[in-house]
Amino acid sequence: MQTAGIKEVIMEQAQTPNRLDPIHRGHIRLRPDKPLRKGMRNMQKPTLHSIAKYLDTSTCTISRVLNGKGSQYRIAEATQERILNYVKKINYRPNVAAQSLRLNRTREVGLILPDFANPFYTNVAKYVATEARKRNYSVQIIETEDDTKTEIDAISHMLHCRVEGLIVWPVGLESKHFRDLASNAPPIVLVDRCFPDLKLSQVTVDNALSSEIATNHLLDFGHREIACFQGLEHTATSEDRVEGYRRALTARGIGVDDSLIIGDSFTQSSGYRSVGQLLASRPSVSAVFSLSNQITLGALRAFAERGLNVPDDISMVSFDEIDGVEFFATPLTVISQPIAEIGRRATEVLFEKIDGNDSCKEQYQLLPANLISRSSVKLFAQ
Amino acid sequence: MQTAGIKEVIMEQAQTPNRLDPIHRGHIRLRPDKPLRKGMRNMQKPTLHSIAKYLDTSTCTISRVLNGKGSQYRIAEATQERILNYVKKINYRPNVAAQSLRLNRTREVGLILPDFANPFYTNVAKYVATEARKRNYSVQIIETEDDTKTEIDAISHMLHCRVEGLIVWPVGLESKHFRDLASNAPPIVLVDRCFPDLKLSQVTVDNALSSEIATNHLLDFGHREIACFQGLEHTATSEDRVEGYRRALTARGIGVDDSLIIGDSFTQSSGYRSVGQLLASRPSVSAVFSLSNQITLGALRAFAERGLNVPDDISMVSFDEIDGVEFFATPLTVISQPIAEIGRRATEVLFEKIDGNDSCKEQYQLLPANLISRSSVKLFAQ
DNA sequence: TTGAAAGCGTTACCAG
DNA sequence: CTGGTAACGCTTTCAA
Repeated sequence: MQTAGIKEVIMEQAQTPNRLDPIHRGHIRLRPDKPLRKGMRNMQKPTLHSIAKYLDTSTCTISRVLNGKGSQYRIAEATQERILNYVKKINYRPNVAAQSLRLNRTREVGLILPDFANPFYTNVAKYVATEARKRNYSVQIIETEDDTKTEIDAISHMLHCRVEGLIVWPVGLESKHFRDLASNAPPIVLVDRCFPDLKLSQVTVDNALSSEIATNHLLDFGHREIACFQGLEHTATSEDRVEGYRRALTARGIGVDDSLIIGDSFTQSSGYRSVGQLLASRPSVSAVFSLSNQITLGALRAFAERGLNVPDDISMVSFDEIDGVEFFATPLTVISQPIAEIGRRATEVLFEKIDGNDSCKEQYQLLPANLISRSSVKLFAQ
Repeated sequence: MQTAGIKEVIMEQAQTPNRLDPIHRGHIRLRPDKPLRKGMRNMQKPTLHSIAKYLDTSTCTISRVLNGKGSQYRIAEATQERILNYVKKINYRPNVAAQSLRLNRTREVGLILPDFANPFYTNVAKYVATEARKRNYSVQIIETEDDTKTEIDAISHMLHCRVEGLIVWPVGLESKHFRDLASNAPPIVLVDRCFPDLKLSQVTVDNALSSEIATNHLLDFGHREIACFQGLEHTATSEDRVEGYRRALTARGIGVDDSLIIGDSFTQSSGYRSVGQLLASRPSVSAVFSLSNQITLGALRAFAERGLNVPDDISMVSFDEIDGVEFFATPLTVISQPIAEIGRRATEVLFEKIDGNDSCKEQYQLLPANLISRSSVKLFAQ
């Protein structure tokens, strides 16, 4: 624990000045006769009502002016100016809860990700946030920690909050909760771990094709005994990648040996254990195709512990780019996903749907990934 | 652009069944006589009103039961059960906007970070999200991209949304907008890039001390000519770290040479440029202390391009842990910040303040960092 | 050109 | 034990 030795400088409670213009002080308690309702926090902010009272006009006139409908309702220039000036002066901002209630729209979108500590996932947030800011939307986030139950709760929470749109990077094991969505649910876009047979907009990389390319790369270097370190079984992501691996081998007339396909999750731990299992059963293997960056990191650790060198003792290709791989003892050859593009697409699709652009039907978008060749694959010379 | 070659599978609009129990269908349009208000989206959900009508009871009774005040108001067990069953059956969830409006509390907290793609920042989100979920709070996020103007807008947006608490990882260049906060602003906790003279709760690492330790480490290995690659100037984070570096040198009676302190931001680009500048002016330098992980990555690239080896040609200590450094050609010796602890603390403080726990005054918490010794520092033998 | 008033869905006060 | 009713702050209809 890092708890010991902490220096705490206790300070006084902030005494910053109240920003409410004194001119508006008459509004601080609009009804001083009535007692404050229980459970209400006493921070009186200006309201249309209080402003109307002060400017001797009505709430609706102010509302109109603020919503840019001044000319539409032919409100006198002078009145408009008076209102705008005053509102600016006291820094008035309408109450979003009241607006949401009245308009039945929240100006919020939701984002559900497996892990906030992994930039691979949080990258999507960049585009959602940018686009949301442009449109004056808020972004709400929830982390699932790859737990389906949490994901279901998260979606339920978002719907409960009446978000106007939702981007989900699903755990990928179950899709029932997506199928069960009510027809009046807000637009939803799935990212990466998709379900091809689901009638929802989805954006992902062409996993099978990318895997085929990676496997072919190893084959081109003469490798024939290639292990595949898979991720979470029964997810489309893992299965599609394994499928690509199989396709590549089969196409060259090499039989697929199922004992070479090992691992059970997209984690370092799985990668680490896979190495042990592999070397025990198939010490003659000459190359590994790892299905994610985390799996790779775990495998690398296991190889290092055994004094095995990449690529001298074993060649390696990994799915996903890794921050700083170019400085690794052996810079890794990887399949690099267009992560930024995935985020941008998902965001675009989401807001198109929010805007009710019906030209945009439910789509299943497959983006291409690139092989980046570095030095972790060596010619196999038996 | 990755746009080419995309396969789009156009699907039909989802036709999932409406989840509203048929028993509740009488509520779908409560007032079919009245036309729908303009601007309102037609997705009728059950309300207390509609449920009350159906169960032949009143809104307040239902409200009480749902808020666990059934026994307090001595509502008949039978009634309670009837209500709970039905509410569960139709999957009713109260309208949050109406609750917010009525209670004047939003059950939302805000999180403002410089960059969503950097796990160093997003790690805080893990704790905020976990704690928020426990308490049934929502988490809203905004990214500033290290731009003060954006930060000011972000804070303004959060206040506008009436979040009940706010965690900010500030840009760090300006603090005026924090000073100007109204006294009725929600609790705010600052993280990492702090302003020691600000009367706000702040959580950060002891930058000066950590820097001193790092510099001492280099001094212990015999280095005397040590460069310091600083970050964004005029931020407490950078200045405190430089201060620690100065202190260590001075304590050993070694004069501080300002021409050895170079760099202008916490970016790879700054680190890269610093190497060029350093080698041009002081080719005799034997060690570098880099003030952030990004700076380090940039510097490493520059060294590699010049064929300079770490640590044979130059020793290096870096602030911040880097994912996978143990696999680097030269595993780096770093100052590892207790990032998880920082996030946990900030979250704890925030929710204590939200709960109005006044035992918790404004605090400036300094957490200790650790030196993790690997192989990037070599004995200096002239 | 403006305003009064009716809700949006909830909770709390009071009255039975 | 239960329910009517008045807010909360906003937007829009309708009337002037």
